[in-house]
This record gives sequence, structure tokens and C-alpha cells, in this order.
Amino acid sequence: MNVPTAIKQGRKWDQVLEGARTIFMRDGFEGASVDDIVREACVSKATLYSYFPDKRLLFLEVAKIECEAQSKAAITSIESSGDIREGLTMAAGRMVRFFTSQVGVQVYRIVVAESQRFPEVGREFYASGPAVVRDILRKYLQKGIDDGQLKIDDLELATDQFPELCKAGIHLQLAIGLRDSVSDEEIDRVIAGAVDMFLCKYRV
Amino acid sequence: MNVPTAIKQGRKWDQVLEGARTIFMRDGFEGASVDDIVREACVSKATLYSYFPDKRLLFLEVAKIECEAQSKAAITSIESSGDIREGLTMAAGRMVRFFTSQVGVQVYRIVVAESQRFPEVGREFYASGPAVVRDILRKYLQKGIDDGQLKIDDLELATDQFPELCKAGIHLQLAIGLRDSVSDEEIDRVIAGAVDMFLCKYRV
DNA sequence: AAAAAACTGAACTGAACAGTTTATATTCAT
DNA sequence: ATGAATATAAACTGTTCAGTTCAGTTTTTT
Repeated sequence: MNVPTAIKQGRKWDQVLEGARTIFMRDGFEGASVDDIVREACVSKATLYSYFPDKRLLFLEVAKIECEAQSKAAITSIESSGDIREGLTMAAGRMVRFFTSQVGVQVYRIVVAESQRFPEVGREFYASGPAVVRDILRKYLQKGIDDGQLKIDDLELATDQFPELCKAGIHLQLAIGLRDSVSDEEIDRVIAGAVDMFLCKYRV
Repeated sequence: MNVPTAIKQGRKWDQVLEGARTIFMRDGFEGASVDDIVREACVSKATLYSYFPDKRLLFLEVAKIECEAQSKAAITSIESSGDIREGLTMAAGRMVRFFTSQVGVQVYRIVVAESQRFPEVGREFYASGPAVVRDILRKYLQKGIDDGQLKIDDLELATDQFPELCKAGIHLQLAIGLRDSVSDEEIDRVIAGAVDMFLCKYRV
């Protein structure tokens, strides 16, 4: 029995996903052709289609992996923090770094583009990404309330406000290709601004 | 000479745009076929192509018209307000009502989807929509500073923060099709939350 | 070494769709 | 009424691309 990969879906599973990731991130969903993907993955088209029933589900798998990796990272980062300001700053850092990254922008674009025609794309993305982060954040804020450090009347709203503040202008500009990168200084400025405003409102 | 439509680009110009609007809003950019558009517009394909060199520019025209209409409305609404709280609340109402509308969501989706392959789509959208609103808002905030009602150290950041706060959770969910509408109560709650938080931070 | 499973490459199918062309018809200003 | 501009239907072109098929090869398992 082979322990390392319990579900060994075949030798080239990872290779396919890696190639798909590269091409999807470079060209978007519609822009990526399956032929490009198999070429990049050094795999035959038949092999790809033996693993994934169609292009959309292949993309969904790629997006899910990215989101889950990101969410895991967010959990560990926020839990190892001292006071609220530091915790929020770290959480903000994680979020901003993700959605300003190549991969983050691209996943967002594709999900927005495709979720009308394929609603499950939107649902799966939300569940494995934003929803996870949202949960962590809400629990963290709840803890702050219990500790008496925060005073929040509408926790759900507050939980939605913080990530939004972290986007401040830059997210839209990246999403629509007005820029393709953001300087570290600008990121820090946005994060500091988000934390400041949030704590101004909700700190006891 | 015919005064009403100085540039009468042909009798069916408006008809084409109206049909295009309907189909683009229903199916997105890639999803909309030119054949569907001409059918909806009750116009021949040749006529459409005599007005617009290609599908992309047709869409761009539709999006521009939507954005400009929206921006005009935003200007008039904010300028006829009393104190800052009322002004911000009205501005927020305009913004939220637009990006929670069918058309608003759809334009956003298409622009996000297409701006990678066609950067001018992103640029034109931004210039005729978000940038206009942003300008109005910045000037309005500047006025508040001059009046001594507001104290803002980083005006650019503050100008970006406010619209972002108005999105609080709902914008993403609409964009990725997790919901397709938002109740008036929820909109009011988000707006009130945005104005509260903003003023908490920046009111003198 | 034999059997089974995974993989390959290349050709093929079928459908969608942007944009063109053509020959004809309608509208409108003068 | 006539000529120029505008519009039409329908067929056509050319391309792109997802997904299939298959005969043959390589790798893994037993």
C-alpha cells in the first residue's frame, strides 16, 4: 500500500492542476484553451479529460485549492497575535496581500465573470475563501467583545466592514486592470487607515 | 435641418443600443451573441455593423451611457444637501442603489471580466463612472474640511474608504451571484453603518 | 513476465459565433 | 418623383475550441 498519496488519482493529477493554474492565471477562464493547458502540463488531452469532466470543474478545483491555502494561512496568522490592533493589522495584511497578488486578482476576475453562467463557481469560491476568512474574523471580534476591548452592536455588519476597508480603492483598480500592482507603502497606508477607522468606531 | 438629434447617426442607432443593453445585461459580454442582439433590436446585422465596428465597442458605448447617467444623478443629489451626515447618506444611497441594481452588477461583472483582454474597457468604465463619483466626493469632503466640519489628514484615502464602506459584504455577494437582490432594510443598515463609521473617524 | 492501469498523440466532430457580402427594399430630403 | 442614404434578410466564410475516439506505448502492480 502506498501511504504518501492516499487518493492517488493517477500519476499526472498534480501536473494537470499545476498547468491549469498557470494558464488560467495567465489568460482567464475563457481566454485559456484546454490545448494550452495540456501543452503547459505536458499531458495529453485525453488524460486531462480522464480526471476532469470539463473545463469548468478543472478551474473550480484550481480556484478552490488557492482559496483554501489562503484561508489556512489567515487562520494561523490571526490567532498568534497580542492586542486587537495587532491582530487586525495582521489579518488585514493577509487579506490585502492575497487580493493584490496576481493569483488573487485573477481568481476574483474569473469567479466574477463566470458565476452568472455557472452559479456553483460563485458558491464554491465564497465558501472556500471569503466565508472562511469572515468566520475567523467574526470569532476574533466576538472574543474582543467578550474581553471588553470592543463594543460592537451589529457584529455581522462590522465583520463585513473591515475587509471592505482593506480594499480602499486598490481592489477595484486591480480588478479592472487600471493598475497591475500596488506598492508596499500604499498597502501599509491602506491597512493602517482601515485599522484606525475600525478601532475608532468599535474600540471601547 | 433636424434639431432634436443633432448627430442623427441613423434612424436605428438608439434601437441598436437599447437591444444591446438588454442582451448584454442579461447574458454578459461573452454570453451575448451579436445575433441575439440584432434579433432583440429588430435590426439587421449589417445595420449594427454599420454603426459599430465590433462587438466590444458596442458594449463600451452601452456601459458608458449607463455610467454617465449614474454619475450625473450623483452630482445633483449630493449638492442639494444640508449637513455632512445628510450629504453622505444621500451619496451613499445613490451609490448603493446603483451597484445593487441589475444593470450596475452586470456592468461591473462584464468590465471585470473583459478588462484583462481589453484594457480600454476598464479605463473607460473607470473614467466615466467611479472616477466621476470619486471627484465629486473628494470635493465634497474638502468643503467639509474647509467648513471645519471634518478633519481628514489623508483625503485621498478617506475618499476611497467611503464608497468601500458602502459595499460592506453585499457588493461581493451580488457580483458573484450569491444573491440577486438586497432588501431595502439591509441597504439602509449598510448605509447608516458606513456614515456612522466614517463620521466617527473624521468628524471634528 | 503477464496483466492491468495510466498515458499518449493526433486526428476528428460538431457547434458556436464574429464579421462580410450581396442583392433588394424602404425612407427621406429636395 | 428621384437620387442618396439607410436598412434588410439570408447565406456564407473562417476560425476557434471543447470534448471524443482510438490505436498504440509506458508504467505499475502482482
